[in-house]
Amino acid sequence: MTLYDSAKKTKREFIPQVEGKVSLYVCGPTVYDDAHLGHAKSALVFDLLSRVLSANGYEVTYARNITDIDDKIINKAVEQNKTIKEITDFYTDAYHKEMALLGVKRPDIEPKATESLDAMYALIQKLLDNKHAYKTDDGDVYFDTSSDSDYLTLSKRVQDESEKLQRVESSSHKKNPADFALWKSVKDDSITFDSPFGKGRPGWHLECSAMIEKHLSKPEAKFAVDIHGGGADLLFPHHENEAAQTRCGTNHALAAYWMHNGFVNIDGQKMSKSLGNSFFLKDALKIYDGEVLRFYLLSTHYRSNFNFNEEDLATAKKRLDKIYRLKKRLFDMTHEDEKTDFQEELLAALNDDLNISASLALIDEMITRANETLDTPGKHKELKRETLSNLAYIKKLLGFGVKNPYEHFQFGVDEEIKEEIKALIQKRDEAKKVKDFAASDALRDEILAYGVNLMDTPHGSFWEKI
RNA sequence: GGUGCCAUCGCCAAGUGGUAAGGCCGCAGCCUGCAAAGCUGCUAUCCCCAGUUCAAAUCUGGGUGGCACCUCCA
Repeated sequence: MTLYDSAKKTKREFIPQVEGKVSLYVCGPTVYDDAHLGHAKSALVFDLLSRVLSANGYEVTYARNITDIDDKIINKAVEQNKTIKEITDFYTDAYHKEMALLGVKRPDIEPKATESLDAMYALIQKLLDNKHAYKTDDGDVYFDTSSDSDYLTLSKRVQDESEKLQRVESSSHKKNPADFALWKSVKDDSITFDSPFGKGRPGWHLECSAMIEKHLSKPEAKFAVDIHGGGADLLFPHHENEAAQTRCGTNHALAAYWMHNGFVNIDGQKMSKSLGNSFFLKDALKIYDGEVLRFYLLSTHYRSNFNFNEEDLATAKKRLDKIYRLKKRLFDMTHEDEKTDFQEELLAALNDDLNISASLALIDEMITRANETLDTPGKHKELKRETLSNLAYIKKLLGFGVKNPYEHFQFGVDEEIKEEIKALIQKRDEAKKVKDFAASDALRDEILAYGVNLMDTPHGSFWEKI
């Protein structure tokens, strides 16, 4: 397969360090608030990547961290008079529940910063020993960017002189304005951690490097992980700094391939905390089925910026509906998984840097071909078998079509309403039996008023939520 | 200001040298008591200009217009 490597800014053949095995590390959430659509996008993109890697026969070790040490967490804990664990457990739990609704599989490893402090201390010490880090008078430990000749090679940034000057004034303890904190000393009574460097908190960038060393890397490997992923905004400074720490504090570079997913905008506007237009996942999930959101957020290439709006979401649902309608036509049939050309083509499309558009086009064409044949008289045993295999493959590889089709089409409808619709359909069936079409059509209008579609089939009348 | 990305049908969106995938919407038809669903058919020469080439949406140069990062952020 080929992947776009954002460090080399080109698409290239993916070759893991150890044949048949892939290590994947993705920057996960800082659990101080509810997850928004951007978190969902990132989790979905790398969920898809891990599925595609597995489908190619790789044994994947997927790690996504939980950042549970952070100033924002600490501030919130102080504000609400809670422990940081109370705060982080709450949002971690919410994150897991919401991701599950999106069909995002749990990574193999989910390291937490609080459980990786030893690895962080070890890395800081190594960097101090190597003279890649230094202590300041007030007890902070900084990474010395001037000691790393490869610094900024990942993000391809050029240090700006005027920028340098501005920042020198604001942080006089640093040798170089680009230097970043590995350990921040804290003198007051707020929440701190005891380290060999005194009381304080680890720097933001440190945990990823430390966790990767602890959980994924082999000392003799050239790269700590095969693939490192995260949101596009993390390229600088977060990933640049991570890469520097690992390069200077260990015997290897951080990642062989870097992957960054594009941003989610809302109605053309950047979504951000400061603009106050964050679309929280929990709110979206109240209105939309998690699988519809999954389909929608994955329907555009992972590197593009994504413009979230309800109109496109509705279009995405219609496209997902097509999978479910075909599923419905084959409902209750069993099958043995078998390989088909379609499956091969689908995987080939995804192997091209996760070309989701080509994949969805293949799926739509497969659906149309199947419907076309099913519309003609005959039993079509072979086609049905193949189609069921194809649908199962789509479910496994992309996570689309995971539910019972009747559930899918009745998302968000109360049991009470369902009963009312059922009663109206029964009345209408009776009217139809005696060919009282005026009454039948009037009843249909009543049913449609519930915001559903009604469809008459040889097996009875069915409804779908629009 | 620095760095980088993008510009394809009404909308969403693939395609990186050989003559424009797919979805939504729309129109016509088949099917249907009528619908819905499904199926069939129809709908773009790729922001502008110049260049390279037998051949360019796809390469080069110049415009124009969007956007992102450079500060915590997926």
